[in-house]
Amino acid sequence: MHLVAYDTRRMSLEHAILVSLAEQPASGYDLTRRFDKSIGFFWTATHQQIYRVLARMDADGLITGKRHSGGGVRPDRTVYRLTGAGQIRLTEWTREPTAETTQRSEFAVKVRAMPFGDRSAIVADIRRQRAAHAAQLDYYLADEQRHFPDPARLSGDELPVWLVLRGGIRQERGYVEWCDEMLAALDGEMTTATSKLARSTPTREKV
Amino acid sequence: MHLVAYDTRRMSLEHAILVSLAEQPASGYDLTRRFDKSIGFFWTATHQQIYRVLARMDADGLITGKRHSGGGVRPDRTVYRLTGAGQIRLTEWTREPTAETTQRSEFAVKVRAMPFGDRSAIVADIRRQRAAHAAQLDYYLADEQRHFPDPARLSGDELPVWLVLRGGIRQERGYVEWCDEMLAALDGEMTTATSKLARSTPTREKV
DNA sequence: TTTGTCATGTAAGTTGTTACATGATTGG
DNA sequence: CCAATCATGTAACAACTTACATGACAAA
Repeated sequence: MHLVAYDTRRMSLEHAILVSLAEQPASGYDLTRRFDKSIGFFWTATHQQIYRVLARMDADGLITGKRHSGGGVRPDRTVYRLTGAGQIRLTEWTREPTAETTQRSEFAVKVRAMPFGDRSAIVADIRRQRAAHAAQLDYYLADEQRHFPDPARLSGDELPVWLVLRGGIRQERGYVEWCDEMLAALDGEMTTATSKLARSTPTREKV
Repeated sequence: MHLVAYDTRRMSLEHAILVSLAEQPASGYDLTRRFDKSIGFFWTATHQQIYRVLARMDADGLITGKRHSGGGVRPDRTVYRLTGAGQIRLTEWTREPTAETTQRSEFAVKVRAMPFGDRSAIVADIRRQRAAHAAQLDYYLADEQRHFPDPARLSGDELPVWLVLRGGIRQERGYVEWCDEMLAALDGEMTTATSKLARSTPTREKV
């Protein structure tokens, strides 16, 4: 137990794990998969990081692990759940105002590098970014269709999940539109002619 | 000189510094102030980080520093500029496709924590976030008015700066709208009665 | 007199990434 | 047989943050 005064400004992965375990107890492996989707769209983590933080949270008494035998068939797994202290910690955290953090964007820095680098390569990169974010937007929209067909009637537990998804949808849509704006401006600048406007319909569907 | 094969997947601060020094030579202190605004809206760094990376880049031959005496009045300062190798490195980097990175959002995680924490505190936090992002949006819009009154006639050097600013404007506007959507949904859920709709017009905003 | 700006740094810690490792089982 | 999945870990490093330090000068 190393209970120096709890610093709320860090340990965001710990908070994400607290939320995820509050939703449903899980093993490190389970959490790793959750961080590949769902909550992972807003906070990523590798399994190495997750196991390290789980060990610390266990030592701090925020969670408890229970070993489940794999029955000889599968490897043993340790399923963690929140302790009372963990629930308190989670509630306390929700009472803290969230710090403003700059959204770092290497891509934005690269766009600014245009006068000093390879212009056409950067334009190609913008198209690549657009495609990737359009795909992610499609994914989110399909997810919304499947899980939240009637947003007006969501329960208190479901509503926040939907709202976060809405944020993802807005973000991806904004990103795609930004790319289109850049391509239009750069196209217009290069050709001076009719701008072949990038199609604004997302390309990929499904899942 | 530690010239192991250059790993393009990291060292984003190095790239941001390359861009900033390409725009204009600067001391560590100058860069620190630039990272408080302008390029700093898309990549932040503290002075400790900057001095450390400057030292490494100098050792790697990407930049050279020239000591300027403060004339007894001010402290000496070391002004850095790109070397030929630095310019090449910068150009090479612009040829790399930018990796997709998840935009981490502690705030989104906190919204999802609503069923397990202090609901009204989180609603207050949403309002706080909205205010902060509305203020940032105002700042960007004012910046656009001042520096880019006629976007149609931008030079090749100015255009990318404006495009990045456009991205910032879109992002902040999207964030504000998302907060409004959440507040409307949560308001409606709590009162069941006439929803006192959160004003969907940004408060201090022109345009 | 105290605060703020200029200008640069050291030290120590936390967080995040990458590479590597183990060992069993299931599906093609 | 080979690849993928399940499940957990160690080691090393890179990136980022926070605290602390120095010393001059200018303005309140």
